[in-house]
Amino acid sequence: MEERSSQSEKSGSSRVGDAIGAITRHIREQELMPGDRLPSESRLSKDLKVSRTVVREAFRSLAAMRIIELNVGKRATISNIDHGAMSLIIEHGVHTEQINVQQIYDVRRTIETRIVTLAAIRRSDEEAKVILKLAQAMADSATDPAQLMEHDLAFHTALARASRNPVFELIVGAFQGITRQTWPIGWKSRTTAEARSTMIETHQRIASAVVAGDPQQAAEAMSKHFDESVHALLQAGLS
Amino acid sequence: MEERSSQSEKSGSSRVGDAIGAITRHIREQELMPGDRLPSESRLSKDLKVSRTVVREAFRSLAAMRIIELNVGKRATISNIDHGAMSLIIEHGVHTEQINVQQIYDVRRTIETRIVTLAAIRRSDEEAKVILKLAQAMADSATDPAQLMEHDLAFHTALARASRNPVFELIVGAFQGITRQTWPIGWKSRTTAEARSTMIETHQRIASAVVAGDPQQAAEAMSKHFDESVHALLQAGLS
DNA sequence: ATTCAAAACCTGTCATACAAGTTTAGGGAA
DNA sequence: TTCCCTAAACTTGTATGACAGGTTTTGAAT
Repeated sequence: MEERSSQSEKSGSSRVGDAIGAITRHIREQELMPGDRLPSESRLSKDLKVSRTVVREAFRSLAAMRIIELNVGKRATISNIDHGAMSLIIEHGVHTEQINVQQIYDVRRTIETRIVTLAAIRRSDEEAKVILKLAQAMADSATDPAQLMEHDLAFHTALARASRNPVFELIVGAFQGITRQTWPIGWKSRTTAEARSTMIETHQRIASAVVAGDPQQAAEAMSKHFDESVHALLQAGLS
Repeated sequence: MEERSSQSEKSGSSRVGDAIGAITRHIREQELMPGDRLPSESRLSKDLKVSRTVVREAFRSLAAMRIIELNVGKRATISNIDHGAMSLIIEHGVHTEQINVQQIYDVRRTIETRIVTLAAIRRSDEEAKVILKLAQAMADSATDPAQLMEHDLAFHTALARASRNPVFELIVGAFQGITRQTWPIGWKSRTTAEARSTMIETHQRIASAVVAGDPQQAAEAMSKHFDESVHALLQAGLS
């Protein structure tokens, strides 16, 4: 009954690390799907021959990565994929100066250019409607930065979803946290009314192209959007 | 001395969630950098007026995301960004059938085409040497799949590093876990000697282009690499 | 078969204890 | 003084027990 594999952290043996491995293995072997319940803490504690403390810390670790979900009174359940953890990881990277905002924008441009290309091809009519509505909502809240930002984020998320690739959606979501913190800087650096309305119009051009099912034009408009954004951030002296 | 913000999980109040928030805030306010030490568990336990259990679970959560690092006897320290958590998240998505392998390859193609473009422009001579050496190592281990795979992974990682954008490196790393599980499938589906040597030659073409500083050709070769890989996986009936 | 309340179960948090690893402080040697 | 080493002080990892709320299951009465 040895527990040799560690797979998790350093190399050494750690009860919690082993527990994480065992629980992960259990999920795979039982082919648990989102919503399915895991054994209780005491059950696992007995099976793995460790204290409940260890099982709880293992659960917390998995919950932090949004692999499982914890609720009081209920057993832990398998989660749907979620960008929450990735968002925090990216934010940490930026705050510790291991990543700068320009680098994030380069990745976003790369990803999102591909996203609109796919979205233009694959979007459903329903998705098209949502995308168009969000672009309009941006135009309507031109004087309310906080609201404008939320519509902007929702717009990019809607595009990612329309790409029909959950990994793109995950990555776009991962940048939301840090974007929320830097977006106002880019907005403030657009001092003229022209620059501001150009930004909104660009979003409308993207929306139109996706709705029209024109991948080329959608990609081009998205690229232009990022040119503007990067320019605005540089203007503001960001990184 | 209220602790109102929760920022972490659901919406409700959770001692652990609040602790995660408080610790994260502490890191930002004190502008802690990788390697810097956090207060001890008992210290935080006193400051936040919660039990050590709660602090420990909060620490575990942050450690799971590789935001901090835990070591016995030592205080927790701020981590360098690391793809470990993202790797597990992606693996979870695939195992629960929320993501399929083709979708991952589409994202990888998008990302890695951009990566080689940047690498061709920015690679240092040192990085060029490593990339070339890894491509050669792949050719040399053509008969040893396990080793070939490791060289392959190292090759893509080296390219990502040469792009000089840590976010690209992070994302490429995030796919390593699941790639390690699917790579053998792609390899086995290349049944002819031709298909196998073509795969290795393509990597050498990529390396040459990056070393030569030719972004166009590098991107083209990488694109071809993914055409082949996706073809091989489809052949194997993967998703 | 249905309903409902009690019993059984489950998670969140706290307190305490102790082994084992690390850091620090202080004293002694050079 | 400076350097080195050891003992004390501190820290983390794990276990155990307790109890307040939640949630699910059971079983009896309708």
